[in-house]
Amino acid sequence: MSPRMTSPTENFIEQMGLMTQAEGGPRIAGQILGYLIVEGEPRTLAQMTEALKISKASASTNARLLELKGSVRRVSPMGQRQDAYEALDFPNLAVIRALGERFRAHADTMTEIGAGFPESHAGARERVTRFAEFYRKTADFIDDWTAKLAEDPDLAATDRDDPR
Amino acid sequence: MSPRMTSPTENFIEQMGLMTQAEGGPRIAGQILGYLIVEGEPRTLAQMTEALKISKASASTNARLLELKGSVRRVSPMGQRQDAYEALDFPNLAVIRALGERFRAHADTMTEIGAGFPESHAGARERVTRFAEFYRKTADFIDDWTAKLAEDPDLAATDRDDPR
DNA sequence: CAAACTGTTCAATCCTTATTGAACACGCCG
DNA sequence: CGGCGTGTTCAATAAGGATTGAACAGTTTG
Repeated sequence: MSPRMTSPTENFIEQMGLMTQAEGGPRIAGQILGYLIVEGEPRTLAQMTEALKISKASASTNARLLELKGSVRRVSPMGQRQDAYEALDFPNLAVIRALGERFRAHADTMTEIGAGFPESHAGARERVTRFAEFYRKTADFIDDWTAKLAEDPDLAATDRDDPR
Repeated sequence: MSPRMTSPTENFIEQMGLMTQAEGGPRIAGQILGYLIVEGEPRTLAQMTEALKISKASASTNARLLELKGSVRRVSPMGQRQDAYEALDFPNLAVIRALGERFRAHADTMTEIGAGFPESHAGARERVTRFAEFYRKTADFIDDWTAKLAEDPDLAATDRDDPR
């Protein structure tokens, strides 16, 4: 029975894939991000396909997706023909930012719909509006958080003297 | 060309479904929640199947899912044979709470994996750990927010004199 | 007790999205 | 120019979940 020993690296990459999937994204995107985090230096698409056993198409598509979401950046040193990608310092910051934006969008549409309820449905309008405001406030809150992180990245790092 | 006039109610319910789907949940769960928010009072499974044109199975399953997630509560007044559900005051509070819990779970697994990296991969370990800590801090932040909301629900309501 | 009613479970179906293989486009090199 | 290396696009396939219909279990009613 094949020992199926999984190294920390393999384990991390696998979990990154599952986690990303749990959050509604493509599994492979998470795996690529995990791979880049472990490696710590730029890696080419070819290296990804090799390391993760995925198709060229997936590597290309998902790497660009990560770049779009802001978790990863494309680098291309002179004299290097292949595209390479590397993980940003705080790849998950982008995820949180996107979350806030999504919530704000939800708040906007809900607010608009709420305003459409006629006086005869004042109760429903009230409840819908309240619902929308909740999302807006949460979006504001998340924005504060990401802004704080952006200006003081150490907040997100492990700190020895927890200043709680 | 059928006028396809959509009332605010229909529109709201539809958008709730799409929004929920966008967040990775079942569309019907969102629709049910939307329906209950608009109605403002308990509604039975039969009423849901009728109003939303969904199967009995979906109504049952998704209503219980919402209950489990804490967006909705089951009520059964005496002399009432059917189960009924009603939306809680701040249904989306549960969503945010769940988000925080999920992030904390992510943080835990990542931290554990990070600890498994040997000294020879100190760099990778550092990066993985940092990644985990980011999620943990974010989870803490979200917990603070939900706690604040729980003790002072008006925060989530529309306020006329924005105390920003 | 039998019939009617209600909620749950579960296997089958449907739908959406992720993933892939193959064709394509572009640039470089000989 | 003609071939090679590389990244992207796109139609087709695969995979994963949501949704449903039908069977089931439990309760109430007459």
